[in-house]
Amino acid sequence: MIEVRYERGVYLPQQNLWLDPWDAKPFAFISHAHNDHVAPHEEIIVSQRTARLLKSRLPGRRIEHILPFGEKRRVHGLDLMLLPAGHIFGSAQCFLFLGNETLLYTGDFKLRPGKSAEQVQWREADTLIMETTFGLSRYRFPPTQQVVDQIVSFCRETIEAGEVPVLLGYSLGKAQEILCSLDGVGLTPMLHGSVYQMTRIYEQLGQSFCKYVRYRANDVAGKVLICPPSANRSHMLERIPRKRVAMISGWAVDPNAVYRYQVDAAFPLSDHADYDDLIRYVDFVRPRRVFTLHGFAAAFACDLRARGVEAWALTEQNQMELHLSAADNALPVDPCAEVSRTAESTQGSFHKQVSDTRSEFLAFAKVGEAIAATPAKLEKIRLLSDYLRELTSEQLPVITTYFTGRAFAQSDPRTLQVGWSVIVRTLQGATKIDDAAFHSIAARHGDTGKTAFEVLDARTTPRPFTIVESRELFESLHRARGPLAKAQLLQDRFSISSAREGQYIVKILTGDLRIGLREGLVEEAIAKAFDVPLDQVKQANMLLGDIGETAALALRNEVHQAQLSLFRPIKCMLATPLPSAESVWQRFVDVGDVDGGSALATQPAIFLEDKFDGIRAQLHRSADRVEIYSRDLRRITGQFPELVDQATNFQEKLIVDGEIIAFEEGRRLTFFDLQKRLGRKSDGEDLFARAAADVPVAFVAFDLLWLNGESLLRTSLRERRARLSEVRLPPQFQIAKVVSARSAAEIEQAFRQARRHLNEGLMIKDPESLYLPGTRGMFWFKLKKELATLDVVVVAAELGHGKRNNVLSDYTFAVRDETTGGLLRIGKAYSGLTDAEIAELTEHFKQNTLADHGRYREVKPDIVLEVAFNSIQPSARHASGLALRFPRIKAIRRDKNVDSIDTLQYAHELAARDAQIQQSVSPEVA
DNA sequence: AGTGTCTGCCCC
DNA sequence: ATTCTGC
DNA sequence: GCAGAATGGGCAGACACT
Repeated sequence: MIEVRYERGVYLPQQNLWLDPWDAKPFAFISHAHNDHVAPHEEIIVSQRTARLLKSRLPGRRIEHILPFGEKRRVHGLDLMLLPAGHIFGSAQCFLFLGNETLLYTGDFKLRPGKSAEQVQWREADTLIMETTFGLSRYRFPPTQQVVDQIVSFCRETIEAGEVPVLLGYSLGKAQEILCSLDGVGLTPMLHGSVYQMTRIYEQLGQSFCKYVRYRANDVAGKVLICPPSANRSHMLERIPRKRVAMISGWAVDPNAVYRYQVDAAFPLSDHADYDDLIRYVDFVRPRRVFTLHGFAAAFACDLRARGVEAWALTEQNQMELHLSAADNALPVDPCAEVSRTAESTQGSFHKQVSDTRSEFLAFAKVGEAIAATPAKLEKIRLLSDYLRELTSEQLPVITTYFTGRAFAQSDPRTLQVGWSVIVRTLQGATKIDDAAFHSIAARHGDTGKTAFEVLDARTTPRPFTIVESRELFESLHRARGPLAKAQLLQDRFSISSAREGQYIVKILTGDLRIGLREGLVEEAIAKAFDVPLDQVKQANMLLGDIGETAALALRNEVHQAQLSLFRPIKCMLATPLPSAESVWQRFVDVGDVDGGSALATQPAIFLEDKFDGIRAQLHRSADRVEIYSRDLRRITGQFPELVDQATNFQEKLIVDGEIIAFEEGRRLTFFDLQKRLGRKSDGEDLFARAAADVPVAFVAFDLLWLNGESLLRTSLRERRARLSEVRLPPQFQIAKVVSARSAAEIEQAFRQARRHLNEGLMIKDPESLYLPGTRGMFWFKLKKELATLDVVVVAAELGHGKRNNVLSDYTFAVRDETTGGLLRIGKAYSGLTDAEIAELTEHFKQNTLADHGRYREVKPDIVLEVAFNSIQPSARHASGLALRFPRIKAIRRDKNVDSIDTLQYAHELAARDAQIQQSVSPEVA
């Protein structure tokens, strides 16, 4: 077989031929004239048009073997033929005849016909070396004409609105393709200097275009400006006040492209093959083996292997690195640009892979990266299940737990006590990075994991790290007492971790993997990996609260053995929030319910209960033991000793689901009173007395899950309720009253009643529904009270995190103090706005910044928001002395300005009213 | 001893 | 907790 | 419809600092 290597370019050692090398070489094939392919080689093979374009880009002297397309020639004893690649004008593939073997190197290529490039041609070959920039299944481009139509509409609408459309595309290739697309639609393109220059060369070589003009600053009105991406935010464009900028790039199919490129629109017109075309091309060429190059080379090779084609990645790159290197405003504006970064970071990928596998933890991190790189859930599951299958029985539970973003199992009460502060100090300590450099990196990301990656990169000397060692690290972090001791342990590890490993340690520490995969998908991956039924895996995980243990059972094919039993808490059934009684009723009326187990058609009554504002709790009782678990399956028995004490008086062994509320006959108690008890440590008798005396509680039961050895999960709510009503209750235990309703009006009435009783709202349940742990299904609904809203003005804005890293998504807002006329902060909110609105506000706040503190900026108070909330109460958190519970943005009030916002006095009135409502009525339970 | 900062599968 | 988004 | 991500306030505890 022909030997193929990669070292900043493809190299065929037996032929001593380089294919698109980055550095100057004695003898090379140059596929096309993009800048990253231009180096002062001594002797090159090129197509005629590429040779002409090269002349203008790199004038010097060299020996050129200019070959026409489709003719077999001999150069230095090598038989070869160039074929059009369809990528840009003059782009070529290189086909080699090597004894009885053939090899096809595509260079950059495209299958779809372009208007400014030769149509691609191919031949069958034994070895195919292909470019795979878009080698991920999410990169499927819409029909070209459709995209062109969108671009034309964008331009027309922009001009009609009196603004200037600006299209960004690489000056060689993309710009000319855009130009051709605008032919005959009645628009006048205006070309940026570099685009103009390239276009003139095209014309000299025989290509013709529609009428266009060269850029003139005072003549842009009514024209369509075509610029290279680097012109975005340049001086030239900033001089055009009213414009709309669109990026023209295959990357536009990424949903966040608009934010990444900081443009108004993005259209997926590409000069590369999309995923489907890459696959088709392999089918056409029928190779015995494939080498992939650039972009998602590894993922694509993997897909090909799944299709039975022998395939290997020559370069390895993933989306995360792309975003990282791109963060410093040098976004991957063009595939070519990003390819150069790839090559720099890759040196002999085969050797790299070998060294990777020596560090088990790095292998884990890489799987995480691969999962992050694809948005397709099935693909994520596939990647993870393939990996899980390779693990030993010792590694498996650890890794599956990591993939749920935890160091320890859910049911494991151990905590790490390591947060953002410790992580930051540790990263600095391990790398000796100076403050300024660190903060500039951190400010850029707003994501601790990514920050860790960049801070550690090239500042550590990595040593292999096994999975078992990683487990030991987390265990010792838990054992260490105090932030200093923890920081020391962590710092020692960071200093011998690769950047990628450090990033994943941080992700686990912060409990947030951010790879688009959570517990649900991990369960699916386990089911797939070990070929066991998904519902059994879910069931086992629900019962065990331990995904690692679940995976271990799956490996041994024993998942079915897990079952509901005392002192094994299960996740609780959740309710879907709905805005009105009418919408709730519609849900029940609309159900055409065949498989849901509902008999509403014959029994059109639904169950209503008050919704209590307390802590969801599951109580397990046997003859000699009582435990209480929180919604997160945490054991909270110690917090409520008096309930435990009373629960021994039950006659039955049982598991009940309910809510613990602060409650005393004739006293007004709220969730805040209850919360005072929550964090308290439970050691010693005096706590018992004090806690109980401070804030008395009651357990309001509303469901029965298990009774005297029998699981009731698969029986109807009606039946469970009937059984619950027969249970004799000890003091401090109550049963939530349930009533039937047959209309929206009855629901509305019950809701008002619940509010009068100081309760949070109303629960609406399907009486025939089964108990579905951990799911927010269509069987339970909740209706919560709507308080008055406040009109507030935004006074500060902050960059968000993760995918909101580049937008100002976090708003601090204020009310007016009438007595002083000043603005006083009252809260923060993000939720309620769409991405588009956030993008718009981001732009506005950037232009109206009063003081820029990096990620945080004070802004001119001119955006008025209507905010909703569940309650308002005194607090020291904000200057106003008030705080909102569950604040969310209802609307941007464009009709209002800072003079018409609500006052502090009004907010105080609302708070007083809130408190008064609660004072006037005592809560009702049964 | 008093105060401030950080943390929490915190609770909602 | 709430809300939006992509699958 | 679901799962995921990115966000809110308040509280007690633990430790570090003064």
